[in-house]
Amino acid sequence: MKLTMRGRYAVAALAELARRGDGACVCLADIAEAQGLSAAYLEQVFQPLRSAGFVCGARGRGGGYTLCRPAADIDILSIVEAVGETFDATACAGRADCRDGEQCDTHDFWTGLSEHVRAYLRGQSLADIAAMPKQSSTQVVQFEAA
Amino acid sequence: MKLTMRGRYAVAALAELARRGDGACVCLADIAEAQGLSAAYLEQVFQPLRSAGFVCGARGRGGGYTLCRPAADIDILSIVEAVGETFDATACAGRADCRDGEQCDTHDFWTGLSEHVRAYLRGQSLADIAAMPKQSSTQVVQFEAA
DNA sequence: TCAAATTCCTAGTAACTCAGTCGGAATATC
DNA sequence: GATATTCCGACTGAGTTACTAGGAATTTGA
Repeated sequence: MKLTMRGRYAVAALAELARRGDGACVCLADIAEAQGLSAAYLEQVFQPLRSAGFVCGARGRGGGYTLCRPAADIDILSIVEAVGETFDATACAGRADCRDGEQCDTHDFWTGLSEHVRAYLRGQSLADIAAMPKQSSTQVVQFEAA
Repeated sequence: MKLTMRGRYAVAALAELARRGDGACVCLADIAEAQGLSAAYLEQVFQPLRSAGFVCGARGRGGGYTLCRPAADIDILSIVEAVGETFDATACAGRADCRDGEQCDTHDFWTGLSEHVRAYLRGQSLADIAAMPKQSSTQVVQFEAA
């Protein structure tokens, strides 16, 4: 049970890609700038996303990354799991051997929490995230300046 | 969003205490042995639990820890939060300033996840956990030996 | 043909966190 | 007074995180 910047980077970047429309090819630098992320780190995060078949990369000038599947068919759980986040609350990675090879007394409880979280993330699609009202920085700046 | 051994120790130990009945005074060594935990580490975990008023400690021979409130009135969220676990999925600790002092595009999504998790943990009481079927190690051993 | 832009790949690293251990003081009981 | 316990603080080795750096491969455009 752990969510780090890797998972947040992955979701933010793929949502940005989804927002650009189907088949849009966007280079890492643009995605990173649009979302305020480190491009070099984002690059690392994209490798497993490519291996898992979420995006395909095009090298060379004019290259970039494209979503390989419709955003509505991609759930958030599979994204964050693809980059290594687990959302398993047990101490034994679900193997039920945390207590001298046996199951500890709280195992079932933590398993329940894990499933609760995973079900929530499984129920949210990338299209849902992309459709969320985008924070407009200019509006906020004007508001604060007024 | 992070669950570590601290939180698991706290829940396991308080559940053990609850299982011993109202007003039971149990020393750390016994709790640790019953749950298969490190007594020295458990001691550290009990300090914030005492400060937060979940347990009171009695020093000296025959001393130990007692639940200060009925197990049914203690929810799991408050336990794990008392020992420092956060269950906040945002990168900005909920301050909505992760993006140059402003809110990032995925902030609302991660806030939603946080609330989902917290609501789940808030809905489970220590009495619920204590009432869960306890793993009987002898039974399992017999089963595996058969 | 060549320079520029991009992905792809590997290695390194400073800072931090975790899961404890250790030693000792204070306090209560037998 | 010996023993058992909580209370308190310091320390530590191992691992993780969030990057950065550098360069090879590849594609495009002038």
